[in-house]
Amino acid sequence: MHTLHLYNSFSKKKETFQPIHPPYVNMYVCGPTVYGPAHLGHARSAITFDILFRHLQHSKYQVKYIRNITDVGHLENETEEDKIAQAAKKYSQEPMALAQHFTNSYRKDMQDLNILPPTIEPQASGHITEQIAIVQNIIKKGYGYVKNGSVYFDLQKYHQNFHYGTLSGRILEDLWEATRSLNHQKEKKNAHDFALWKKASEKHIMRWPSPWSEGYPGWHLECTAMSKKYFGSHFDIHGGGMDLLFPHHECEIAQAMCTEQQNPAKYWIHHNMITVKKQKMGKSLQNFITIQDLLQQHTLHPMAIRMFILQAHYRNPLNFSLPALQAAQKAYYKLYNGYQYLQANQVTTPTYNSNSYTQTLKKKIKNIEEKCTYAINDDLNTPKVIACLFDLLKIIHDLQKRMIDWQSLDQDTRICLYNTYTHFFKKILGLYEEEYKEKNTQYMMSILLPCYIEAKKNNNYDLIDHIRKALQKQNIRLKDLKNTVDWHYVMLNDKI
RNA sequence: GGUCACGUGGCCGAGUGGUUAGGCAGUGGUCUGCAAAACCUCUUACAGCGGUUCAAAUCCGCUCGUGACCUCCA
Repeated sequence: MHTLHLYNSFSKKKETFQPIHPPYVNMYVCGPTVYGPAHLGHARSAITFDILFRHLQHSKYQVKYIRNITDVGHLENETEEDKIAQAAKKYSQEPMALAQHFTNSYRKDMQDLNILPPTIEPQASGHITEQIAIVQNIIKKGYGYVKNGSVYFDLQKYHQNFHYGTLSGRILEDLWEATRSLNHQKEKKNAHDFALWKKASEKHIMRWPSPWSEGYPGWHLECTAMSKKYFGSHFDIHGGGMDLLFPHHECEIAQAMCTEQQNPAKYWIHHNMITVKKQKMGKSLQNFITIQDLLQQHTLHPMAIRMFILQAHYRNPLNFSLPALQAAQKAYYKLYNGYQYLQANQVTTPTYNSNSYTQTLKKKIKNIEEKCTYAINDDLNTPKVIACLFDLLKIIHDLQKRMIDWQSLDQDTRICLYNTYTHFFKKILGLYEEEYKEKNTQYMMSILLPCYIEAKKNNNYDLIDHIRKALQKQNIRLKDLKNTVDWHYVMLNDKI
């Protein structure tokens, strides 16, 4: 697979990725509803599409990536109350202040996880006009009806002319049969009709004027409005969690089909859920763990979270446990130390040594590089990429131990090793620490290491132990090798 | 109840007709002032029962088990 293949939830097949208008790629991903702190599930979504974003960019595509912020219109089903408004009451804050607060914290969390910011991050509340225009269009086409100032989507009528349920594999007739008789919803013609516009009750704060009432837009509308505004009626990728597949994305398709006569996205990409004790992590079960909890209470390195998520394929469920995250953290430090070693040992002078051993090694490295490319192109198989990185790490360890002489390698081999490792570890998987920390540490070590080596020469064990202990406090451990001394990072809570 | 997934070694998790996934943990060794790291070594699994095949963990069927969606969730 030298080109990207992605599993398309719409066709339920792995497909060759071909942009509509190469080299441009437009990708729209459903972002969070900002009424609480981001948890591990949000991290999975953001990381999954971050990998896709990075890989597309490195595949020479010009990518526009939109990830929206839902700050209005997402209703609690039972109470029919806006999620933001309800949370605002709980925290005694104004809804928009609350939305802003959690938008900020979401961005900070994503930054901690080294997730690239999307090209555009639009907010639903900033696109009310566009949403109203779409409702008008849907009514004009005959698929929306007004009832007491609210507007609903007429699914039955839609289903007669288009087919509803292709994405989710639902059969509308079955849905009707399965529908419960509870009906606090007396305005709808059919239980599965969904709201396009809701009239605000007297006490409802979040409200905008519209041709039908003072009110607020339905949840499914924002993505349709914002994707159309920035991408037009047909774009390359639409992503989100599997839990959004139905009804959210199904409804988006319905809205687009009846107004634009086409499926909005060419590729529908859905990632699976994080589970806790095999059950979905989510707000309703109250079994979620926030990103800040993991970083602060459990003193995890942010990259441990990234590693944990990337060690599983995005379309499979991933079970959360602290030991699993800690294992991922150890694995991350190992890979990071390999990266750090390559950074410190970049070769600037060309050498032309070439023997049969180097040739074999070069072949081996090239082979791993190909495997990495194949894996990432094969529907973003990040676990396999990580496995390959560990294969490269083995080679790096050999170099480090001078079992393979670094100088005996020709430049091409070294560059290949460096480039492959750096490309996948840092650029594609996005696993790395902040540059400034890296540089500071390297500077400090360049001063300290000679002192340490000198002390070793003189068998000055007191000084040796002193340096070791001092560095341990900075999470750095020294490695005495046969002919030299090296250093590496250790876990924050590791014992000496 | 309907629709759809999935069941891999102590744990986490790839793979998918014949060839070592990988990580964590553990075993024994090499190295070492002591360590650590690294290296080598060992523990070699695919829910159960049938079937197809020269060959199945991988395809098909059944059984059991788990989960997701069907209502808000990334």
